[in-house]
Amino acid sequence: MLELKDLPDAHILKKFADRYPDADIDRVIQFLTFLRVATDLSNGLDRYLNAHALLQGRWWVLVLLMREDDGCSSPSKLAEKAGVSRATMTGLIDGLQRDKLVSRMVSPKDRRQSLVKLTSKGQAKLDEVMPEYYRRVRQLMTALTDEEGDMLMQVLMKLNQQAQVFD
Amino acid sequence: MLELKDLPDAHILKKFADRYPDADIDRVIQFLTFLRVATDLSNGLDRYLNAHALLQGRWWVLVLLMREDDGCSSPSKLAEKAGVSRATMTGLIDGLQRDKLVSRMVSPKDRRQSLVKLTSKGQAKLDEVMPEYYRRVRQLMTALTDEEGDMLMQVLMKLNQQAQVFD
DNA sequence: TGAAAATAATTAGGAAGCTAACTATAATCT
DNA sequence: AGATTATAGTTAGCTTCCTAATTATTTTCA
Repeated sequence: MLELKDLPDAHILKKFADRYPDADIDRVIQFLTFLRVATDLSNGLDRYLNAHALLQGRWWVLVLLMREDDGCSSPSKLAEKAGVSRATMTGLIDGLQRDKLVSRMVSPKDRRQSLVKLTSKGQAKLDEVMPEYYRRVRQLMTALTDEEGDMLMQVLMKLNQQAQVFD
Repeated sequence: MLELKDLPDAHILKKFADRYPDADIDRVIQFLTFLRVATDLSNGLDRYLNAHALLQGRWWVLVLLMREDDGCSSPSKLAEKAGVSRATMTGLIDGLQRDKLVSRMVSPKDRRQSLVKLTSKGQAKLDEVMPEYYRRVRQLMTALTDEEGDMLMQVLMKLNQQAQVFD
């Protein structure tokens, strides 16, 4: 995703506004800043996870498995819940299996299906990563007042409803 | 980045809160929702750009070049401004050059340096993509009132100041 | 001046994402 | 029951991102 280290200055903005009269500068800056801040936070999370030999994709699979009462799910369901393609999920599970954080077996009920299970080593990895993750998220988000937090959620919901503008 | 199609329900939250007492549920949900909405918008932007044979990385290089008065820059500067590694920038420029949207030559002043130039075909690509991009960003962001837009920027700046929490 | 250090770009190798095509199995529908 | 259709997972091949190592050039400084 974009990082957008530098947003444009007035001279550049004029150049673009002259050529592209539909540009609404304030709103473009809001949009780009939103993406930039989110990307920076996402990269920060990845840096933290990477210090524990994880990245967001792999970590999230472990979290999704821990949510299940029996620690089991199928690649399709995991892909759906994580919002990635099934092909991508195959790769994530391959890596996690290599590191022995999950195990894979054929479902006895439907032999097309796999069952992916969180191993004790996988649970241990979460126990290593999650407490500090939660502390850091708390530290991050307490920069906002309660009112700001509420307003942020409201704004996020509004933007989410517009998610199809690019289709 | 995460897509997080489904946020956890009360039963799951309790399981996590019991095991990880540092979890602050409301703030975690704010954080994850923020990342999710940003990812959805980013993917939307990519879908739009992809219909024009671009993606964010390649598109942003073209925008950065158009910002320059002579349409020229070097891979290092582009990497710095786009927030990607120089190795990544090499790959992006390779692809753009293959599609004849930019040209590359050795700098006469410093023979270590390349000069990357926006071609007329590259400018034409921007003229094809940018007007509709601006219209869609306007449509997206006008879902927010002016007050909400201001507040969003304020919140984004606060979060940005916390960007090092994960280090 | 000539060796050492710094800088610019690339290459190599890897992770994580995608779509499209393929295989195996299950379900459906004459 | 048997042919068709649908589903689950994987593979192949691509893009975009990374770090580390390499090459070429320039700068520094002893």
